[in-house]
Amino acid sequence: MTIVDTAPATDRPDVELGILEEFLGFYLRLAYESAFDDFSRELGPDSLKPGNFALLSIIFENPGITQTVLARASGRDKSSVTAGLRQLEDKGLIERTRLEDDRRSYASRATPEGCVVYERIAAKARNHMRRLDRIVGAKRKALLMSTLKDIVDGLAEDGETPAGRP
Amino acid sequence: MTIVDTAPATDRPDVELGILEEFLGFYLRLAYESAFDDFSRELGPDSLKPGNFALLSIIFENPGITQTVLARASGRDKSSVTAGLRQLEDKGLIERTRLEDDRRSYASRATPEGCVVYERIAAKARNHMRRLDRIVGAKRKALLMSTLKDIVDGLAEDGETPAGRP
DNA sequence: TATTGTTATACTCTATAACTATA
DNA sequence: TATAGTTATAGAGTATAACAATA
Repeated sequence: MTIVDTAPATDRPDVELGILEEFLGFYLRLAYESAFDDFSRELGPDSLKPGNFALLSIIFENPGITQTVLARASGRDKSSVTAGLRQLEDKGLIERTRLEDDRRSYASRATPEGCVVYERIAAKARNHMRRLDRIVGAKRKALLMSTLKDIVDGLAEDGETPAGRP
Repeated sequence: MTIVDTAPATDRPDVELGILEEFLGFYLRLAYESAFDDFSRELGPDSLKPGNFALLSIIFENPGITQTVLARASGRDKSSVTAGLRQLEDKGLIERTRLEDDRRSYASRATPEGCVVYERIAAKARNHMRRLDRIVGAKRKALLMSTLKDIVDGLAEDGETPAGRP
């Protein structure tokens, strides 16, 4: 991303934003991109992409997780997860084993190297988070997180409702 | 987008998210996508894309705006703006005229039809916003907006700082 | 029949770099 | 030399649909 000749739309009183001014999605997009870029810079060019870091993080925390569950947890389609896992596997960070009791499924686990890499990246993630915390502050952050979660749940399509929920 | 077999990651106590749990960017992404999808659904398949709606909105509010300024205001590169404007022009919603005093620049304006279409879409945008307001509430929304703006400004790269600012 | 994961494919959104025409 | 806008191109990130293996 890394735009060079644009500016935060946030700070241009000379341009009238109209309805956009109170359009949450617009600022959600800008904030998401800012956070994404900042984290990408922190990770560096040869590291994991943020999306794959999310996968590795969930696998690390849930050894043996299957891909369908992983897709749900990460908010991605299973086909996208397949692609991400391949990349993690190619780097030797995870390994997959077939489940004996259901041979359609694969259990994903972080390899020893994957754990090391994960910890290293998690440290960078914490740098990124500290930067955000300094901007947002603890109180606002908690409120922000819960508000974002409410938006995700509140706007969910019917089809997006998980199987096990009313 | 419109994922069918995933669920809000927000509501899965059975999956441990680890560091992701407090990772703002992760929820920023989910919330952004939810809002984007909701607005896209509201607009319908043959209407404008959210990104082009943002352009039209800014043009509508700032008749005669040039593309470089538009790029800054919308947070996009000028090449992306060029593509978006072409689509709006092809639909007859905007028109561009060369500036007499600087013949490198073009002034963009909404056509009469563009104004009509804009108002129609703006009404849909308000439906979308009402839905969000119902979820978030007025108080939290104000706080959310200002927090998002602070994130955008606070994380801005040096290169992203607008020319006219310290 | 239904589900897990894979594949092939395509789409959206966006930026970079090189270019032109003006300044 | 510098700037406004265009073009060609590429890349990230993602989904859909059809499919094979398994349940």
